[in-house]
Amino acid sequence: MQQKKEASSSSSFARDAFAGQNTSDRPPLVGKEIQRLRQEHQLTLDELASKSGVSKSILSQIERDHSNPTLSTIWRISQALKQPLVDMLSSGEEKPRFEHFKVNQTPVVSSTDGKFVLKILGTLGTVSTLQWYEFKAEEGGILESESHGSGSLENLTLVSGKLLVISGTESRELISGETLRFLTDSPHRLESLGPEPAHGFMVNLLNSNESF
Amino acid sequence: MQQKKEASSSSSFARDAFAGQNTSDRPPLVGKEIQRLRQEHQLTLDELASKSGVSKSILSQIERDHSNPTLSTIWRISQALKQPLVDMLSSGEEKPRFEHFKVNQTPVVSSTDGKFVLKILGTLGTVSTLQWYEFKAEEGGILESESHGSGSLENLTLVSGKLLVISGTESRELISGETLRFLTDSPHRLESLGPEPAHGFMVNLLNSNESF
DNA sequence: AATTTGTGTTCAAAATAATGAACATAAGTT
DNA sequence: AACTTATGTTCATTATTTTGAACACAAATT
Repeated sequence: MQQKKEASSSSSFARDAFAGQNTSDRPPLVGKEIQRLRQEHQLTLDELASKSGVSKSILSQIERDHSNPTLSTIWRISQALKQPLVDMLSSGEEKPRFEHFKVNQTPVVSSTDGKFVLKILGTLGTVSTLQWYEFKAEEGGILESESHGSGSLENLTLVSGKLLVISGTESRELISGETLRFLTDSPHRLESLGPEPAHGFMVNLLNSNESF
Repeated sequence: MQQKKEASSSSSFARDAFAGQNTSDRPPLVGKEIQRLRQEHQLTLDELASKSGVSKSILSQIERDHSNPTLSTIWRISQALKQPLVDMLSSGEEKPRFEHFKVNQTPVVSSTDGKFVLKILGTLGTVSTLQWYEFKAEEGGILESESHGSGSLENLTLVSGKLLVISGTESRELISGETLRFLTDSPHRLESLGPEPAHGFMVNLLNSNESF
């Protein structure tokens, strides 16, 4: 009788209220992403239901954003799909785009004592979700940075010299030819240990999820 | 009467079942993190309740992990605390802080004649939308590449040497210290002009549009 | 064409998350 | 000490998610 009158009995969630796109004033709509992942894994609702322990009926509703899932429900689904929970939630967000083709004239930043020099080679996106640099630091040169926001990653490759990296409470020593990738969601610090100047390359991935 | 018998009437969530730490077989426990953030913002439960629109009673239970919050509830809390939703969820999870690639662990690709050597320093994402390299090429070394797909960009920075870049019908000559950004939606070619070896970095942004 | 099988949707009932008011406790005032 | 504030917890009720079974629909099989 009521084939088209979806969600007739229960939940009035999302139906009209959440009709629009998820900009940043509504909870993320995970439905489409979950459906995409399920289909990618070649699973039917029944199969995902038994894998995840979540009933197929609620799966159906969640995929169509007719339900407001519980944390544990989302988590069980993410486990079954072998997808980090966090990724499913941020999937609907705007990804970095390729818009700016301008060549910028390599601005240079250096520490107050001039011992640590950063050449900004490139940035991507209006919010600068990606930046890369070349750096040169003579012995004792130090670069101190605040947190770049949670989820941010710094990737260092040392071409020559020796570099001490401290992030949070941990630290590592990098030698020529090595690459280090670390989280920069807390203040961190680079120090050239010398004796020869440290020279390398740095790629920073900033967290692009602003609204979540 | 029942001061100590918490959650007497409702929810039997988490109490015994979820007693342990969140390793990776349980949904993330967001309670402590939410509490930490609330206190960091100097807010009382009442204040956070009115800011977020979530009742203070459920806030109290969530902070103690006595409730299994709804996606929209977590989201409203995250908004009020100006904290990306994803961060609140991943806070309890142990993330590897450092990834340290030793010299011999860095993958290397070289041209058939061995004159052009590419060290793959990093990639981002399962689809590899971003890759960066260090390259060294002695005089005459050539790197030929097919199109990386429309919208893809290559960013070259030359540390030393001289490099000829040909993309489509155009070409440029790069000298030490210069940076070049160009489209790689057609076959392209790098050639070290010598006499000293070309040394530099390359950042590739691949277009992730899957629509074909 | 009728049957079976596979897949997703909807229904009524059960489970539980969310709410607002009442309560407990501690700290500060008079 | 008694009174007031401030803060967090618990209670009873309401609202909503979740479940399992029944249902609709389409595709494949007999």
